[in-house]
Amino acid sequence: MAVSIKIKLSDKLYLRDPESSELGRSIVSNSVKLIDQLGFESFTFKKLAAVIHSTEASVYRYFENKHNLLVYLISWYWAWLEYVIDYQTMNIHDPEEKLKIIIRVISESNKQDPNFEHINETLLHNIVVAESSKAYLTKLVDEENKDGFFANYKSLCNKISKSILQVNSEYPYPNSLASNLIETAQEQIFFAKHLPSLTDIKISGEDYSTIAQFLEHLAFGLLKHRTI
Amino acid sequence: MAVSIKIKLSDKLYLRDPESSELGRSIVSNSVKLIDQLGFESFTFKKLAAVIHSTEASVYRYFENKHNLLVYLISWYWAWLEYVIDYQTMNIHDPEEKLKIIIRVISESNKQDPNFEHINETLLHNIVVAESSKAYLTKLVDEENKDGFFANYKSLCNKISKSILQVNSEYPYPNSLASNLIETAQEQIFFAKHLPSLTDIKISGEDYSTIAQFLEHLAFGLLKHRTI
DNA sequence: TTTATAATGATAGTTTTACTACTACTAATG
DNA sequence: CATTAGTAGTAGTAAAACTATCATTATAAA
Repeated sequence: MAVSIKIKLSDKLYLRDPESSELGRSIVSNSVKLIDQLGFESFTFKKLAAVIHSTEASVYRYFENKHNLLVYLISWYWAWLEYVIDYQTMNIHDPEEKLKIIIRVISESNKQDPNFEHINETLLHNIVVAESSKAYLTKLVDEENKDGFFANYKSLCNKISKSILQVNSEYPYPNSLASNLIETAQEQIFFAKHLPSLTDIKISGEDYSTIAQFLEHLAFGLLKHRTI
Repeated sequence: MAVSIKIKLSDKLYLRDPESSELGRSIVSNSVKLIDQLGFESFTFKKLAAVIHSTEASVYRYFENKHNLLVYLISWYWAWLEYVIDYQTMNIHDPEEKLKIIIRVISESNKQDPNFEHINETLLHNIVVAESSKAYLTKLVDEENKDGFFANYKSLCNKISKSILQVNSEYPYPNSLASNLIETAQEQIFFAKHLPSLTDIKISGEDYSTIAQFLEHLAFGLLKHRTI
């Protein structure tokens, strides 16, 4: 492998950098699998330790608690999305086309990326759909926010917001629309899978293009609309 | 009090109907206060029992676990919202005006309702903002859905969806837009309060009219738009 | 190569959470 | 007056969420 790409996250998210050792990478890699399998509530460090043939205490040396591990994983996903967006929109100068690519990336990024061997992006995407809002829906949001826990999410949102303004510089809600696009993607996927009467979108298999269609309709409907 | 209005929820949500006794109402009433104070994760039946001067075992006679209690409270809120919508849109025949009223209700329903003395709607609204998605973001969604845990949410969504179609019968995403309006209301309130860089909306005090404005922009922008 | 140091493993312990079981009392109903 | 539904009280368990200690092993610096 000629080039190695690493996603570096704020050191507030962990006690010891999990990218710095074999055990650390194993923790990250296997927690993705286990949280996807069990759901975040039933996931414990003890169960994780059993899977990686290590001990609870060792896991605690990397992450203060399972909540912080979740924030780490979700942050990794947002950082990765931003990297994919940068890569895919390189040399794209048409603002509308760029926003369409962004929408496709945030809707359909559930494909394995060979640049990151130890993380299964498909499973991580499932986790993002089902658990990502739990990262910030906590009584400690404000403190965690000060510690930079949500920096990657905010950075991604900011990037989308800028792209929105490139399509329509007069648009009054660029940040709200950006965060709404990200959140709506996860919600509508979840509804389509589990509470289908709450959505009109149908998902077949791993193909999320119908989500991208809806988000396009949402974004461009608002950005280009003329009131009747 | 001449007329007593009661919100009746599916009996799958509880073991014993909390509306049927003083202790039951005390459980509901005080759990609203305590979850608002502590956040759902730190809330326990033991702490609740201490507040209501009862025992853990007694609380467990009403609700199987704290998750089911949360689902009960959130369902109560959605049922109440539907009741408020019906009340406020009675005799309103203009579809657009009706949808505007609905949007106002889902954005700004954080005012105490004298019809329900034992529930503090302001605090319950805070809980809806911070915890409502945890009601369905669980590994057991599908089973709980079969048991009717989300019936009130779906019913509310369906009502909004119908109202959307009355404004524009050709609109292709009435259900997705309906669920999106509800979810977006909570998200944008939370972001405005805790992660302001993710939104353009400012909230001052208990006045959520700026949220209603954004949702109106969203709904009518999509329902009445003409592509340039 | 030795030596210091950092990382991990193994073991054990604490407190809290999330329950369950059992007994007994009390208030309403028939 | 007897029955029983509802509630309180007590006690207990299993698991979760940590923390502490010490021995061992890998690594890197002297």
